[in-house]
Amino acid sequence: MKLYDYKKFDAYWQEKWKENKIYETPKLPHNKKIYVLDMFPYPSGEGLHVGHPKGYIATDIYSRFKRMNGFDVLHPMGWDAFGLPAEQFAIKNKMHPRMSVEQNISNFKKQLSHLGLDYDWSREINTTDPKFYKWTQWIFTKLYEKGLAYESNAPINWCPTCKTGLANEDVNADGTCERCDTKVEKKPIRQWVLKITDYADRMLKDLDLLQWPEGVKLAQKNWIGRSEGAEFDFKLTDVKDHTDGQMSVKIFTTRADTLYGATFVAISAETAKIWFDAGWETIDGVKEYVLNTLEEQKKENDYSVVPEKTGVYSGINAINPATGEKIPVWVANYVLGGVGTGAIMAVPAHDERDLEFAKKYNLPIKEIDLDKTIDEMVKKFNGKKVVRYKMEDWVFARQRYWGEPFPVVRDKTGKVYMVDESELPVLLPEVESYEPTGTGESPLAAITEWVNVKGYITEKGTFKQSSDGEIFTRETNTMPQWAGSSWYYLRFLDPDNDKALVSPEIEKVWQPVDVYVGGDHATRHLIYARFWHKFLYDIGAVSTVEPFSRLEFLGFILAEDGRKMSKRWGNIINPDDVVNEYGADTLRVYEMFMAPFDQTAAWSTTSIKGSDKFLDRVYNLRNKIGSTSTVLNDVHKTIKKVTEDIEKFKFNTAISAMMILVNKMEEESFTKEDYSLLIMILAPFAPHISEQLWNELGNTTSVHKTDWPKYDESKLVEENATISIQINGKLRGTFVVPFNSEDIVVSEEVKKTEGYKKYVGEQEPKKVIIVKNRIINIVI
RNA sequence: GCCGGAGUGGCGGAAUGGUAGACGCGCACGACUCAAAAUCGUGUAUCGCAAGGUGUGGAGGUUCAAGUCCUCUCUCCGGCACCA
Repeated sequence: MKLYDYKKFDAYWQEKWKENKIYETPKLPHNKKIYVLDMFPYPSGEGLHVGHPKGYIATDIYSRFKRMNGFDVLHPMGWDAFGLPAEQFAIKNKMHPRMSVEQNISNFKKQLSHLGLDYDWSREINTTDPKFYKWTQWIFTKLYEKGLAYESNAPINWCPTCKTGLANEDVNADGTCERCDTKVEKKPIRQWVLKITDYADRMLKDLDLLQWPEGVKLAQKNWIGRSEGAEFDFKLTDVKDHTDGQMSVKIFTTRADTLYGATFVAISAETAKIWFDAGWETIDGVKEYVLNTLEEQKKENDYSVVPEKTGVYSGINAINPATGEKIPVWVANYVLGGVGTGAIMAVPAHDERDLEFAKKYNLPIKEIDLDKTIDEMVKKFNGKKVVRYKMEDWVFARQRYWGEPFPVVRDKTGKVYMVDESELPVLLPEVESYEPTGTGESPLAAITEWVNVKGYITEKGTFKQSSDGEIFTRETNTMPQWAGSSWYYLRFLDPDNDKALVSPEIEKVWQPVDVYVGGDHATRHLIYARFWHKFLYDIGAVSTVEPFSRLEFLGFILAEDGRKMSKRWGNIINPDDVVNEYGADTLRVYEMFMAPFDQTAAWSTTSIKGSDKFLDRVYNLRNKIGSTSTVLNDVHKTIKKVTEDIEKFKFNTAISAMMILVNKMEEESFTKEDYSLLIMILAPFAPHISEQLWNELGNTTSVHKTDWPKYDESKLVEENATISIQINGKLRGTFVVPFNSEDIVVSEEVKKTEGYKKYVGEQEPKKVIIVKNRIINIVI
């Protein structure tokens, strides 16, 4: 039986808090500010499972804690609602994605509302709201103005199932689509691409400024993949082509010091293809090999399997600039078109891959002394030092309906213009069918009355509509889902502003996000958002160089069977059911107690009973309030522990500390003062039961509006200390001395103990080590 | 292959170099009950009757003292991957 009537009081207090608007944040803070943010969710049709709110509970606890510590806390929530799933749902159910998104959001909100979360809903945002995506489009126009958005026809990742292009970040390591696991192909399509590589260096450097988990920083570092190296020109000879045979090939290497050992040059099939297109004629078999390899590479996009190395001699030779030797040029499948210059100098003696290839095709292997520096070699042989990044530019277009339209039109000649700022947003039009065409064109292309638009070009070079203007055509691709989430955190600061994405006065005081909490987005969202933020900084729209100061990762909650919760396995636990059975506070406490916050853990329908019991025992203690206290030390110790643990997101040990205190209070005696302190530190974790108890104690204001209790150092001093006796490092008993006893007292007292008499006796110890209040180690 | 993270009771896990297993679950026994649930109490790493010994994936090392630091090694998880 539950002592605390959660069915009655949870809802009652939630209503009260709402009425009193205790969580609304002023536009400009009056006190010290803190911005606590969750990675906003995609409102899927499946609704919440118990794993979803874990992060929200943590930020709720943290922001309640900070509020009690006198901060003005900004803790908002919104929806990342563009994207494929909503569109796929719409196709299947013949329903406008906007409708399903609306439904899903209201369902999510209802589920969240039962948990007593302290979101300031007056700031709710939604990426699919034209008032929001107006500014997503605006940012794009600015990127274009600064030369950071360009069009490309280069082959990109294409998912045949989703029928859209994908960014590299959307492709799994095994070459499958992140969404649907279909093999991704390479397909040349006209695409908008953002020049994220321009920011690679700054994104790398500024990682040092961030209080993020080291693992995430490293993942970003690897993703950016900076490598310093050098380029050299190798003169080509024996070239049969339309030129005069004076061609050269540019190679990239990080090991310029091994130049003397280069025994052949290997070029990628893509490079060879470019040479063919330029009129290169070659010996038999090469062209076939190149075309086959290109075909292979298009199909075999599985990066986890290293294909067997193959190659063919091109008929061309090159001159090693260091040795002057004539060395053969091979076309090889292990040299990749998109990497470096698409051509390498092969040094079999110092590179495993080159060695493997050299052995297979009987190419010379030349051992050399490595006594030259890279700088020397570059200087001596006319090389050029270059910095390369593994990260590629961001393919920023999707051939789908449910996304932000580009604010872009073209004139008859195909010249591109941005839609004038005054005419943003470019609204997403209604269509009859959301089905992707699969041709590389978006479904928007079919709506001619939208695509064709009359207007003129302003003096600024932007496009404005006018019924008597010329005909322009709109861009029909849409932006990827990552667009809105790359800047949404700024919009919470000033959600209704229609003059700017955020007003500078407001931005200046609230930015950056102080604590950002969410799941694993090490190389996607967190890369894109940092890129856009730095760009916004450069154009003066924001005042900080980084968006998120501190990042806390959350570990996922697995189903009881250890698998991911999913409809497919039928193992989903719905928070509504848990709230129904135990109340919101039990769910909250259990999710925080079950494991360290950043660790993945499986749900347990039996373990949750422990958290439930704990809250009941807290509630029951109200009948045991007395007039004397034997737990004062413990109360202060607990305040200290809980205070420090919340700050560090160590919620599991904070709860455990409160459990220890409750155990003690049950056994000993305590006052109303002690009990009040317990309720105050429990309040962020279990806001409903705490509020109810606070009320029952005769308080008329909310416990969530009280000041966080300060612990008193002087009260942490214990009366006695239990010292363990170690003889040669082995535990041989314990004894009690007054707290903070001098070493001399401890070393005298120890002689009276049984352990000492038995193991040391009359011997003179060789050495005695005393750790105050803890241990005495006697070496004999 | 490279880079991270982690290996502690039946389970989730706790431990500023200082009594390993806190706290919780589970389990066992007991109380209450006609009975069950709930609740409360006691116990619960392991070997041993005991004294005592052994124990934090494994092997070494540093130290008065190691789950914690160092070296090597095994296993699992995550990220990246023919990146020149």
